[in-house]
Amino acid sequence: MKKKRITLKDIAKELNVSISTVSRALKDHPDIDKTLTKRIKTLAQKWNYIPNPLAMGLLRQQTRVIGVIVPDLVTYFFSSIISGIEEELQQAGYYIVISSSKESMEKEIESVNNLLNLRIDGLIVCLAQNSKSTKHFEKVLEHDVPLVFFDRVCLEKKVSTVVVDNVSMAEDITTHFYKNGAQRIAHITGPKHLNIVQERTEGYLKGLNQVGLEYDPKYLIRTDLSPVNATKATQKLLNLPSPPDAILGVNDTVIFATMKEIKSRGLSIPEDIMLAGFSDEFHATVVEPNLTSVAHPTHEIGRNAAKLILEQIEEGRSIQKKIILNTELHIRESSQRAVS
Amino acid sequence: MKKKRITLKDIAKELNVSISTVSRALKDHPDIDKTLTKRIKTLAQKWNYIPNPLAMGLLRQQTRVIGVIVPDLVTYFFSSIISGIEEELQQAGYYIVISSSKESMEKEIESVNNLLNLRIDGLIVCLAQNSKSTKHFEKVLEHDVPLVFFDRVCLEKKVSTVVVDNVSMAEDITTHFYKNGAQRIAHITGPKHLNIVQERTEGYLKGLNQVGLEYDPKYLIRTDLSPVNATKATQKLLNLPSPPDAILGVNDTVIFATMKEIKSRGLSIPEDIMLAGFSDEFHATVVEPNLTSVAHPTHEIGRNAAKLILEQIEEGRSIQKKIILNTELHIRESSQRAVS
DNA sequence: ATTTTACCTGCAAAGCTTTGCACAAACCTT
DNA sequence: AAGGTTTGTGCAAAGCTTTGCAGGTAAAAT
Repeated sequence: MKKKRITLKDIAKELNVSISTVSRALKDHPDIDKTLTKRIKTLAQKWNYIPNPLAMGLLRQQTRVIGVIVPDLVTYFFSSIISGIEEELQQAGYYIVISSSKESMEKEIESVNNLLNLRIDGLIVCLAQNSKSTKHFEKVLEHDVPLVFFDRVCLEKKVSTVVVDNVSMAEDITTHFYKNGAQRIAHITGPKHLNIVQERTEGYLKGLNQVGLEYDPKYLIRTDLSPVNATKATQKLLNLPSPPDAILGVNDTVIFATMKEIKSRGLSIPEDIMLAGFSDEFHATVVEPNLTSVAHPTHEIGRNAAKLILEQIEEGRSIQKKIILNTELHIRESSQRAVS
Repeated sequence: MKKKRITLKDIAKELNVSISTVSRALKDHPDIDKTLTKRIKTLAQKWNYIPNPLAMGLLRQQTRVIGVIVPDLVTYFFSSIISGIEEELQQAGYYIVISSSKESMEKEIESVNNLLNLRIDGLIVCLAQNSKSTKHFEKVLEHDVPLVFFDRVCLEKKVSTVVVDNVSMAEDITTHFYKNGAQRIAHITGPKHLNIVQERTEGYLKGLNQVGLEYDPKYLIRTDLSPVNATKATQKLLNLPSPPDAILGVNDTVIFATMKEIKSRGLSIPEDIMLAGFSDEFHATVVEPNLTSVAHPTHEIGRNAAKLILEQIEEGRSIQKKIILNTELHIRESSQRAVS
């Protein structure tokens, strides 16, 4: 009953020719008799012959599998990027194996090793929140496995990356807040070692500077990227003698927690406090008020990361490129106040 | 510079023994001299030897790769299930290759073929919305590849499935609506051939019957699962001479579209119309009012599907099991009305 | 001293494909 | 008719691992 996968050998035996002849015929090798070629091809078609990818992989030392490691699978930002990666790679005949680091460096290291052992042809990664070491990625490089980072990156000198211009976007939001009447603009930020965190903080400071507001350390709160700690950070801000009248979150997840906390205190958005976040999670347009956010071109991030990997595989050498994608500031209710 | 992956051959050459000796030593074969075994193991450790999975796969005729096909990657429901699958399979030393059917049967067929060609060891699937044919899955069965469906299923006689009790949940919601004062309960449903759609509709009818409301075909609108058509369906309902005072959506995606449409008409929820959905998307608690919804144990669905696959692989024969997981009805603002 | 046993180790095949090289037959040239 | 081409086909190795079987040596038994 079980349908055996048919091999060159099967075809060869049936037609009383050698395996090599079959192999050549199937790729239209000129040496093989045209009539024989046709017969072989017909049978191969009929029996639905597909070369065994394991054998091919062994021969060519490649698997046509690309590894993808993301901090988590369930937020829209990442799943949508994965969707973009998948689209591009599937078209090129590659498969993707996904692994979630759950924001933990340990799991990330484990995933890298697993995937390396699987002999992936390339690796696309968004760093886990607490990934401070880069050793595991240097190992990837040593093995000459093409590597691409997106969003949260490291080893920028050696590795290709796909990012967005966090600095200018954070700056834009900050000035936007000011134009809408904010005077005490706060920023809930994340772990210092992440590039996206640094850049957004830098943009925030630039923005303050541009509109002539003085930077007040009280209004810059560092936390991790979890909702729980975002809530705590918000409480700290709201408990200040003069609480902020605008808060920029390091991402939307943080801002959703902030929003809940603000609402629970009976304060109103944007009247009392304006809000804006990063990454434009799907529910930015679902919450009330709708959230102002920087929309990342998630699908494009994924596709570009995939393209970079493909390029490196084809070129055979490791090219170092940095692709900066445009984001859009989606201004919605949470940050628009009628300025008197 | 490039670090070659080291093989048994390398170790054998270095130690001047044969490949087979190395292979045996590494699995503590009693035939091999203990001292030699130790030396071999030490070197293997030092050189970080990992068996080539391609060679192993070729030998054992298995890849340790499980395919997963979902209608889309970006909704919380699916990404969260994938997360559960990943957790369980990774632990068992399997890799997952994910493919999105984008709700299209054509893409689904393509994915099945691709994965089959990759020689996956098992396949986990949630049917695409318009998957009416089951031929491609029968092909999977013919090849003796373990197969598991979750949520949207078919071929139930032959294939293991992981589902939830849609009938009773739809019934519960319907009676819940009634208890909260609803008299004209509508249901926006989906494509007829999907089991989840049939079951939820059945539950809806049962519910009506139970509370003594008569079924009115005007209040049962069939559409696909897209937000666009959900909006249209809602419009139809609201334009009725006597519009419904409660709407049960076939899932949350549909209900979000419904909610927007209702709000845009200045009607209020739950006062004018009560709402409830299925699957408890993450933003059910983010929208205002919070949405009443049937919470699927997504993570558990994923883990159970993975376990079923693992079981079939280990048993070597195809077992047919049906796992029904418990759901919880999360009653929130959108369906609670003070009954006078 | 010779046979038996025990103890190690290696050969080779299988799993599947590609490809350089050799070989054979048929054709053409002179 | 003999040597040279052309044309078509197969052998075998490589890529890496596992494992049945054979073979070798040294120690034990007779």
